[in-house]
This record gives sequence, C-alpha cells and structure tokens, in this order.
Amino acid sequence: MEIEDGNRGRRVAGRVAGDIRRHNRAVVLELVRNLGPVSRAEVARAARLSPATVAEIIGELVREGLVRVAGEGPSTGGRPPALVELDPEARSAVGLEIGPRTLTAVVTDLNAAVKVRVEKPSKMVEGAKVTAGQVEAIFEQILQEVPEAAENSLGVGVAVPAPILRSRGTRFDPPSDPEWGGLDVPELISRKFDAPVLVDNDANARALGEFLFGAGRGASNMLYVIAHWGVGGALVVDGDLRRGADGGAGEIGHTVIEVDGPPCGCGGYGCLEAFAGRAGIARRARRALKLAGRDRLGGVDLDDLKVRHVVQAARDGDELAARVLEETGQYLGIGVANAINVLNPEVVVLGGSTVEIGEMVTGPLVRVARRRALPGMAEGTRIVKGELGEDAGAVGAAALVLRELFAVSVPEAVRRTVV
Amino acid sequence: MEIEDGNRGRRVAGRVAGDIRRHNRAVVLELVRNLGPVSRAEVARAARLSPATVAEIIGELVREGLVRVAGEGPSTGGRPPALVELDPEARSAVGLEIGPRTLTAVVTDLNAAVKVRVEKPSKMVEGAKVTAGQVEAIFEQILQEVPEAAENSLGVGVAVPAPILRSRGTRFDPPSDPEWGGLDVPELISRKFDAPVLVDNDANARALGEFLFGAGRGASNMLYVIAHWGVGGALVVDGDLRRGADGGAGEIGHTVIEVDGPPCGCGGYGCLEAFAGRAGIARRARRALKLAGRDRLGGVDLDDLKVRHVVQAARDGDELAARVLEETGQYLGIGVANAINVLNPEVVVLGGSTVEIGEMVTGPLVRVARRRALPGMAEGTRIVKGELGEDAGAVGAAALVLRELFAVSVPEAVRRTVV
DNA sequence: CCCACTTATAAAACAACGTAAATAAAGTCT
DNA sequence: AGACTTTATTTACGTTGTTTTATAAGTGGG
Repeated sequence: MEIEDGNRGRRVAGRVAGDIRRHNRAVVLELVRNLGPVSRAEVARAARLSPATVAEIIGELVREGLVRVAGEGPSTGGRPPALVELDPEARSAVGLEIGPRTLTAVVTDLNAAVKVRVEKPSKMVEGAKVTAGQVEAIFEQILQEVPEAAENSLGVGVAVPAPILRSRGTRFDPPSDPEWGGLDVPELISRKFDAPVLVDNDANARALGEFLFGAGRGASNMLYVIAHWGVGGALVVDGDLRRGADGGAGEIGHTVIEVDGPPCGCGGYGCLEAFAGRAGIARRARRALKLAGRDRLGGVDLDDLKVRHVVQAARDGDELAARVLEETGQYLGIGVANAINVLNPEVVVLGGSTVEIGEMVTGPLVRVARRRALPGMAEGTRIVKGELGEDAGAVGAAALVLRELFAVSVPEAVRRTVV
Repeated sequence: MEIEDGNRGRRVAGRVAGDIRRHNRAVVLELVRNLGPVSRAEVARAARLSPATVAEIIGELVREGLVRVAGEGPSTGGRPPALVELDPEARSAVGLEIGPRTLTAVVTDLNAAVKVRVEKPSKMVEGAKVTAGQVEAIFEQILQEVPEAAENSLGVGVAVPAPILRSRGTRFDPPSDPEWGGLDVPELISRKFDAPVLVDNDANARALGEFLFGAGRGASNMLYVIAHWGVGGALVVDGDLRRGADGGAGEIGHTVIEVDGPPCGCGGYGCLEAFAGRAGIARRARRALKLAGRDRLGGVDLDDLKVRHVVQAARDGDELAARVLEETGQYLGIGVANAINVLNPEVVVLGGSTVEIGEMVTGPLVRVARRRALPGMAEGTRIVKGELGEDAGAVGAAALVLRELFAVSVPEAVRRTVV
C-alpha cells in the first residue's frame, strides 16, 4: 500500500481498512508462531487487540490450515484455554542460493526447517548459460522429489552474490565477472516452477533468515556480518530489513579501517575486506611468513597459500598462522565496532566460512568489537554466530518468501516478482 | 500504539480504526505542507485516498485552524480547484539547545521558521545548577516577549549534547563532565512553561530538523553528520529518524579509520574524531608545524593553537594550514564514505562549525567520500550542507515537537514527555 | 457438594472509517 | 448552446474492531 509519488521520493500513502486487517493478521500469525502453543486470549493481550478480533483472525487462519488447535492448556482459575499453534507443514517455501561455485536449493516448512535439499556444482565462471541450465535441473529435481512443491509453495526466494539495486532490474550480473552476460532469475525459474519469485543479495537473505528464524529472532535492531570470500553485511533497523536508498546498504566490507591501507578488490584502499577477506587473509599470511624468513607453511609453498592452509597450520600449533587468524578476528572486530557505533543494534550475527573457523577468529573479534566500540554502546549488544548453519544462504532465500507471511511491517517497495 | 511485549523485545501491536485516521491525517497534513497551495483532489491522488476522505480530513484541519484556504487554482478543463495550504501561524513550537557554552531557544511557526530567538551564555562547566537557572531565565524571557507562547505552543523540544539512551532517563549528564550532577530537563522546564517536553541529543535533533524542514526534505534515507567539537551523526532510515536499540545510533565520530591511529577522547584509538574533531585538527596542525620546523602560526604560539587560528592562517595563504584543513576534509570524507557504504542514503547532510569553515574542508570531504565509497554506491548520493544555519540545534529541537504533527510513521516508543 | 468467582470463547449490537456512486458546482471546448 | 471535464460534497454501504452480553468450563471456600 506504499507508493512512490512526486513528493521528491518520499513514500506517503493513506491506509484503508484492509490494511489494518493485513497488519493484524500478520501480528497474530507472528505471535502464534513465536509464542508456540498459545491461547487466543494471550495472543489478544500480546497484540493489544480485543479477544473477539483475535478469535476471528485465528478462525480464519485455522480455516486456511495455517494454524491448528494443539490441545488444551492448564486452567489458571477458570475455563482452560484452547491452545493454537502454527502448522508448519501447511505450506512450504523454496530457497535457492546461487553461490560462486555451487547452487543450493532447499524446500522448507513454515518454520524454515529444511525438508528437501538439492545441491549442484555450478561455477559462475562458466557463464550464465551453464548456470541457467543447472538452475533448471535443480527445479526439475525438486519437482521430482516433491511433486506438489509448486502448488504447496508460497514462492521461491533467490539469494545471489551481487547487490540487487533498485536502479537495476532483477537481472543479475556479478560485479566480479563482466563476461557473465546477465541472468534474469525470476524469468528463468518461472519457466519450470509456477510460483512467485523474489530475489535479493545473499547477505540480505541470510540476515533475514537469521532475523526471522535464527539468532536474531525477536530483536528489533540487528547487524548481520558475513565473512566469506569477501566481507558483507545487512541491516535490520526497527524491525525490518533495510536496503537503503538504492538497495546497497550493509556493505561493511568496504568501509575503510586504515586510511593508507593495502589495496582492495573494489579499487579502494584499506577496506575491511582487504584485511579480512579471503585474499586479505592469505596476503597477510604470506607477508608474515616472508618477514619471518619462512617460505613454506605446513608444506605448502607461499605462492599456493590458501586460507585453509593457514587454518590447518594454526590448528597444528603454528603460532604465526594462529596470529594471522587472531588478527583477522581483530580486523573484523574493528569493522563490527564501527557498525555498532553507527547502528547501535541489540544483536550482531556473524556468518560465513571465516567465522566458521571458530574461536581463533571469533574470540578476538568479539573482544575487539567490545573494546573499540564507544563505551556504553556495545554493552547491551550480543555478538553471536548465526544459527542457520551451512545452508544459511538457501534458508535465508526461503525466508524472503516466508517473510511475506509473517512480516508485520509493510513489505518493501522493491519486490522482484514474476507471476 | 506500539508496545513492548514479552516477545523478546520485538514490538508488535494490532491496529484499530483510530490508527488509520491518525495515519491518514498525518499523510494529508504532510502533503498539504509539502505541496504548498494544493487542491483537495490532488492531495487525494497523492495520498491514494478517496476525495471524500481527504475532503473530510481537510475540513477537520481547517476547523482546527491548521490549514486554510488559499484562493482558487486555474481550471484544467473543469471546475477550478479551491486550494488549501498549511497555516504556519496556527501553532508554534519551542526549541531549546543546551550547548557546552550557550543556551539558545527559538520559538518557531509550523514551518520551523524562527519567530523569536533568545540566547544566554551558560557554560556547562559551571554545573547543572547554573544552567538550570539560565534555562528558567530563558523561558521567563520567552513568556515576556510572547505571552501566549505556552498556550499556542505544541510543546518544547530540547537538544542536549549527550546521548539520550533508552536505558537511562531524561536526566542529562554530559559524558565529558562527571561533576555535572544531573539535570532533569522536562521537570525543569515544566516549572516555567506548561507544555509537553521532548528531549533528544543534539545530532538527532539537528538531523530531524534538516530532514523535515531543511536539506533532507523529501528524502527517505539520510545521514546527518555534525563536525563541531566532536564528530557526531544521526540516521534517517526509510522515512524516520532511527535511534538504534538503546538510542545511541549515529556515532560516526568514534568509528575507527586508522587501526593504530592517535588516541581519542573516548578512550579508543584512530577514531574519526581523533583526526577531525577540534582537538584532532589542532593536534595535527601542531604536529605538521613541528615537522616543518615552525613554532608559530600567524603569530600564535604552538601551545595556544586553536582551530580558528588554523583557519585564519589558511585564509591568509599559509599552505601548511590549508593542508591541515584539506586533510580534515579528507578524514571526514572517509568517515562519510564508510557510513554511505553501510547505509546507502540518498542524501548526506553536513553541519557543524568545521563544515562552516567552507570549501577548504567540504571540497576534499565530498571528493574523498565519493572516491572511497564503494563504486556505484555514492553515485546517487547528494552530499550537501545543512540549510538550517546557525540555529540548526534549536530549530532541530523545535522539530522534535513539530514532528508529532507531520510524522507519518508511528512515533518512537521513547518519548520523554512531561505534562 | 454446592455456590461464588475466574477465565476463555462466542455471538450480537455498535461505532469508526474509507469507498463507491450519485449529485452539485463551475469551469472549458467546439 | 450543449457536451464534456474537473472539483467538491453527500449518501448509502461494507469492512473492521470494540463493547456488551451470554455461554462454557474450570477453581476454591465453606
């Protein structure tokens, strides 16, 4: 119900009765989801709505199958409540993560629990055509394993490793690969799978997943940080994922933490990613080894050194390697501290392979983030690892769809929907 | 209508019919304000509401005196429209800025135009008692000059140079002065002036002023930066001022831009403020002079060197001083670039005395901000000086009150209101 | 064991709000 | 002069949530 008008870009629109109903329906559904088996009366209290209204909405949800009765609760001095809960099997959602080397798709229930998982190798460097073929193959396989997937599904969410800017379309061109040639993801998927398609970048999708179903549940302000090949992020401000003016918000990886720092892949200098991205970690490791007069690490030549070798060496007790990882955490901690100062979130959720390295990285990360944030600012901030695990990208993509059901706030204006 | 509930901190609340009316009233009033003399029909189109609804709401606003008819517009082939516009004189607002050395109060109309201005010197170092007395004196003077101020006023906004955290009260204790002793601003003002009082920190107030009445008008995403004694900021995200989880959002001044940089007043190292705050500028100037083997600048001894001496020297052609100011702009530009990457705003508004130095600072600031933001990110971002001038703080404080009238989105949960 | 008291749920009367359609008002255009 | 257009107002109506009332189904004291 929000529109763009001539008012210099500000969105202003009136509301009608249907908007109230949509809002209250989402509020009730979200409360039923979160409070587990719960009585209508308690939902009414939590939502600040009258019992009558809540009863009617829940009746509607029960008729639609989204909510089911779940026995009777204990009496607290009166008639015992009839409990209701979300029926997670009522509908499903599909999430597809297009990674640089792999395609991962999941079919989830309404709790974002993975029910079917399909993975196919597909290196992006092989071009858009090849990836398109693999995407089609994935959806064929999904339909084979779950023939009713399309009808039962709320839609398909897609996470792509590139910004989805308002000023461009759903066509997806990774910035790292100018030869790619463009891939109109919704168009492609709608050929095989008859459901709405929503596309967003992978950091936003993961953030949304953690916000709705993972470590950020219940927070109003959340910062998500993903440290993988690059370093990215996404923001939840006052209860909703925020994309900024053009959809590019959250790019914490290219904030400068060293004015005259090393060059970064983005063309700048001293970006966080130049220190704590994969390439940056390897670069620092090589430099440290050279300074120490060593030309090998755990049997690997300097020129072939990858992050996994550094991790292995650190686990095997190599102190230099351990220090490189510690510094990685420290750099990330500074980036996180900076973002905490700007956003003052109540929770920071960390994801990505660099975080998965473990305590060697996250320990210093958390310590430095707390120490270098403005005193008082980070005290109330939890800094935790994501809960969505290895399939966070695909599950987050599914969350793009599930959000439509649960999100209380008005959905974003930028929705890339086909059919 | 938003409440805190047990749902792990997330705010969820149902809406009722009255919420619709409140929302639509604000939408209509905001459109009338922004579109100047405008017909009911045009407002209806812009608001996506039916002509009937808009007519009724405007009738209500006219009866209340907030809106008045302003002649007739030209016919476009049919009945000529009766134009309506905001009557800025209908009500007033009071804004008080408590600065480190000065108290400034303004009485404004509904367009935030200053009608009365009262200033009193009051150094915060003299303690809360003295300041309290001066605040009372200011309101006495206001009531003397405009006896009807209290009845006519929507309320009093107060901007204080300290974070207003949700976790603390309205009691205001500047972090720089532990001896201060606390000042309950709403309580104090309500002794003299019978109107609601809203308190926020100065950066938030200024940002709100620029957003509603100044350089940020019409934007949805805005970053405000104030470079004065320190460096601060505030955020508008998706059409509303955002304060973060605890009210501390926007502290751009203490983001780290140099991992091993110079110590900052906050206890950290390499913060933006350590380079571009007043103390940082003076420190860099002294250091540059020493390196150049000079012990004076424009007749001033190194130990007494203040920013104003650097500015004077630069204006008089001193190249070293000019370079110090250029670097100040560059450091600020890096901080702005970092925030642009995280927030992707459509406009950055600059304020504070350091920005007022002029092109010598803002030129490099804008250039560096554009160059060091992620490619593509800053292209659509305007970077401009604030439009509210010298009284931006006090006018912004008044905006805290005016916002209640115009703000379309739900008002923040944290309102410090007395009476 | 019964009766007063709670608590939960359902149903009916009611009030607020916006819309659609009809009507009136006041112009333009051929 | 007559058809058409645009703006504004009035009226009937539908949606939505609330309040009130009734009903169901427990608890607890005497």
